Amino acid sequence: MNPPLTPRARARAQAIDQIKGLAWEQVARSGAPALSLRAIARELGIVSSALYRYFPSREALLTALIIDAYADLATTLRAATAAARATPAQHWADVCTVLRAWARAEPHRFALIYGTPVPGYAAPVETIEPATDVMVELLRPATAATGAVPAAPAPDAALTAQLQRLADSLGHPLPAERALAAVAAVSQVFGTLMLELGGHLIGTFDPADAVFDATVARTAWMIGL
Amino acid sequence: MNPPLTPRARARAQAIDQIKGLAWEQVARSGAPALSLRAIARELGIVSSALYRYFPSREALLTALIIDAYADLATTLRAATAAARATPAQHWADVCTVLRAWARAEPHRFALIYGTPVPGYAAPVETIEPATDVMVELLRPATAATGAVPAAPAPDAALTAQLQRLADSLGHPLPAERALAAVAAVSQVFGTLMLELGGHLIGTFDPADAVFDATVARTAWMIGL
DNA sequence: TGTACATCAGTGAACGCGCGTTCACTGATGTAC
DNA sequence: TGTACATCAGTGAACGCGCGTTCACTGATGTAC
Repeated sequence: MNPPLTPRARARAQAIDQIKGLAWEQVARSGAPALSLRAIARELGIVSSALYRYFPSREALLTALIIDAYADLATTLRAATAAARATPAQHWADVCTVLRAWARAEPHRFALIYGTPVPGYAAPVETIEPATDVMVELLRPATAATGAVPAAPAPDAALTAQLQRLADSLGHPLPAERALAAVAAVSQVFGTLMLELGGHLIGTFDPADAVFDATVARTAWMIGL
Repeated sequence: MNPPLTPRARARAQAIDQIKGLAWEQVARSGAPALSLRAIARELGIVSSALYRYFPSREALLTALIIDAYADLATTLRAATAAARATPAQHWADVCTVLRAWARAEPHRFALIYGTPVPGYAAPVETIEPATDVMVELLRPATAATGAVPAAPAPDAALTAQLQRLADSLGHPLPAERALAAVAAVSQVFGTLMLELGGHLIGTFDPADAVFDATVARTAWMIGL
């Protein structure tokens, strides 16, 4: 991955990893708004101004964490879809299950990328690509679906155009009806997951495993898997 | 609503309203984590310790804001479903549209109740009832649905039991299939809305009106409206 | 191989802020007899 | 109706924290000739 690395460059890379690691622990423990450069420096046994050798600002560190989170999620999802000899239906179930497990394992990490934007922080352009990668992985099983899509209300012209562009960017021919079903499926999975993580299913669907499983089954049917 | 109010009690109520009003402006501007008692006192032209006459802590003020937000949303939704002579399908569309408008008008207010929990803040029991009221309003149109529910995969035994309890609490007989469809519909609407508010539809569904409308139509069909 | 210079990591002090919460207090407004 | 007392709003100072970022600096590690 990185060919000849000078000792200094290696040390630098290690330092960056250490900083990000501690930053992650903080985010996981207390959420993104509580991320503190001084606290990281303290845990690192270093003076706080030294961090500016590695990140020009707190915001830059946050951006790095966000990009890493997207990348990690995309990789995790890719591993699910790459599993050999699984049916598209199985892929969809795997993707959903993996997404939920990933989110529940580190809710603050999930919140960092899909939760409420951190006040005063505007996601920079560098985060778009990794975010898109995740969406591509989530939509991939639908592109392989071959079954019939239930006869739901059809998208109008404006939406059909948007769906067409989305299908093009996925590099798979995908009729608008199926594309819409796929988007609806992803939305529904996210919605169920976010309601669960927000505690809005407590007392009604508690534990939420059964609703989630049903959501996976229903969405698979919607997509035509 | 409040029968004979002594002048002092009236002044007190006004003060509380003023505090909550300023707190709201802050939340709307910078999000809940940035809510600051000192800033409120400053804007109110009062010393910060004086606020403790009205709220025992910052957390208590946050709780009051959350309860008000739920109550306001429930009221707004109720107004939608109460409109005379509308069909259940129209009610559903209204509820969805109103929810989205309410969320987009004040994203931070929406985030306060449905977004990432504020770090270090645990929602107290008093918030459960107003939160439930909102869910009841969202599910109400489904209880009036009479059309056929598309033949999606059926819920298993565990989920059917949970759905039965939910239907009982709604005070309407509601077969498990329709109840599940209703929950799935609400999840999907929330999912689409949260993805939109999080900026995850930018570049793909931009503006998001068309997807949202399609979501409303699809979910109406799902519920059997 | 040895020396001069440049790069870079980390220091330490400071700037200029912010915050929630407690506590003893003054002075006005209400209440009971 | 008038007086004594209790309630309550708001003050002002303090405690004990926190934070991001800048700046001139030392001293070690690398690089070029």
